[in-house]
Amino acid sequence: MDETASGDHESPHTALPTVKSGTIPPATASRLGLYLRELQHFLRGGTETIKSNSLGRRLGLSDSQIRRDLALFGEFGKRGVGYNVAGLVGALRKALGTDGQWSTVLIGLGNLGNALVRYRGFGQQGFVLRAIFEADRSKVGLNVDGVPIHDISRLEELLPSLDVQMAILAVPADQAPGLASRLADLGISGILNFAPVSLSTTRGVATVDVDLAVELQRLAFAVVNSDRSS
Amino acid sequence: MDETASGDHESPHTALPTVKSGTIPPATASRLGLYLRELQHFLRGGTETIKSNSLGRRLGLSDSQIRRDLALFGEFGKRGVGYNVAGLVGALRKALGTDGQWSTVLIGLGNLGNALVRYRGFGQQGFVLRAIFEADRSKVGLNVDGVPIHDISRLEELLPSLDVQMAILAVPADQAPGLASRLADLGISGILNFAPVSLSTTRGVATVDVDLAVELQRLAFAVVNSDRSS
DNA sequence: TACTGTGAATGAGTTCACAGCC
DNA sequence: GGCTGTGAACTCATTCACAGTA
Repeated sequence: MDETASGDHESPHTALPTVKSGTIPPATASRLGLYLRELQHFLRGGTETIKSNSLGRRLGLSDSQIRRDLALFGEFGKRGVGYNVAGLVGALRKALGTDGQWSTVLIGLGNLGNALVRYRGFGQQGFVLRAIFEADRSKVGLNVDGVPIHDISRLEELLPSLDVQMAILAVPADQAPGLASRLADLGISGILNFAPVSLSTTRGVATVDVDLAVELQRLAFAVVNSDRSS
Repeated sequence: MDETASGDHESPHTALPTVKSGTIPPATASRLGLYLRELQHFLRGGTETIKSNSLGRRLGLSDSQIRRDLALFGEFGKRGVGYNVAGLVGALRKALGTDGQWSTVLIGLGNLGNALVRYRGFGQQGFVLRAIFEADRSKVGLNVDGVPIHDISRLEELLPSLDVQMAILAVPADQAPGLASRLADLGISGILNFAPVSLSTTRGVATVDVDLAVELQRLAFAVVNSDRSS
């Protein structure tokens, strides 16, 4: 897996007990977003209940695994019937911390940064882009879809007043660790990193690394090691 | 984790035994790309050997885990010294199937597709983009960095002669499953999917799903659950 | 009847701790 | 001396199988 997390900043969200008891195991946590995505799909379609079996089939997971995971929120499943879709969507958003909104900045408006600004999926889950920081002076002062582009050198000057919790880093690998550390010093809570370098060692901030080349290598491995008996 | 794999097509690569004995466990396999990335970094810098400890620190992993993983290739580590960087790079590329080249097509030239075409990381790891397929007629006939853009309706007509093994899918969620199934029928071996839907259930092809919104939700979860004692 | 919830069993992955070798 | 390689212990995750309940 291509991600790690650590950090110590408080969020604007009140983390009331969404879970039956104790904490959510990491393996389950990494699947919550997938469950939420599928359940929102059913919610839009007007489906009121969903069975562990059909959810599992859509995601390529076993029904018992789905039940084990969802039982942590235990109150949305009815024996003989299935799970209440709307209730689970609410519980998952709360557990993930994506009830409410997160203010976000994008650092780096290259190819990938440009695509990310326009990506609709982020806004839909409550992530609001407040500003873009970029080194290329010819872009500074412009805006993308109404989001202003600032000079990266003004990060320390401007970030505090923007009141953001998350940063999306889409800069070259050699600049990523330095920027991550500046963002951590500014009190950012989380960084979604697309640079091909691990930021998990940055202190005081939660990080998730997404390396597109690594994902493609995983695919190559899966192809080379694919089992001829499927 | 946001990916799955399955499939049954042969690749152009000869999978000679790169590993000491048996197969590579999935958990280790998912880290090989990260190891390769870091080792290539040291190789470019002229470092000849690397210790499990320093590699671990760069990736946020324990030294014993690194040793366990790399011992599978057992012949590159020397006690008291460390691992031979160049040798390991070769072994990892072979194990991942990224020695040699993979011919690739991109399906969908929207925001994300555009960024992916220009992304340098793919070419560097031996993935060569042969063609782009897109539904928007105003783009068909043009090219991006010399790569031709074809009408998606001509997929069945044109793909066989392109001799590609991999497809990168960057289309809306509702179109992804249908396209995945067409690609599988055409004999594609692997699909890297960016649509927010699981393609792991597509038969006869290895798939890796990357859902950017899910990654951002993982980050939100990590922030909300970050331990105040770090 | 048809599903969920969950103890118990199994399996996978990680860490410990130290022997083995350079 | 300082590292790797690895048996053994441990922890975490998944699956099995069935009791419990709408």
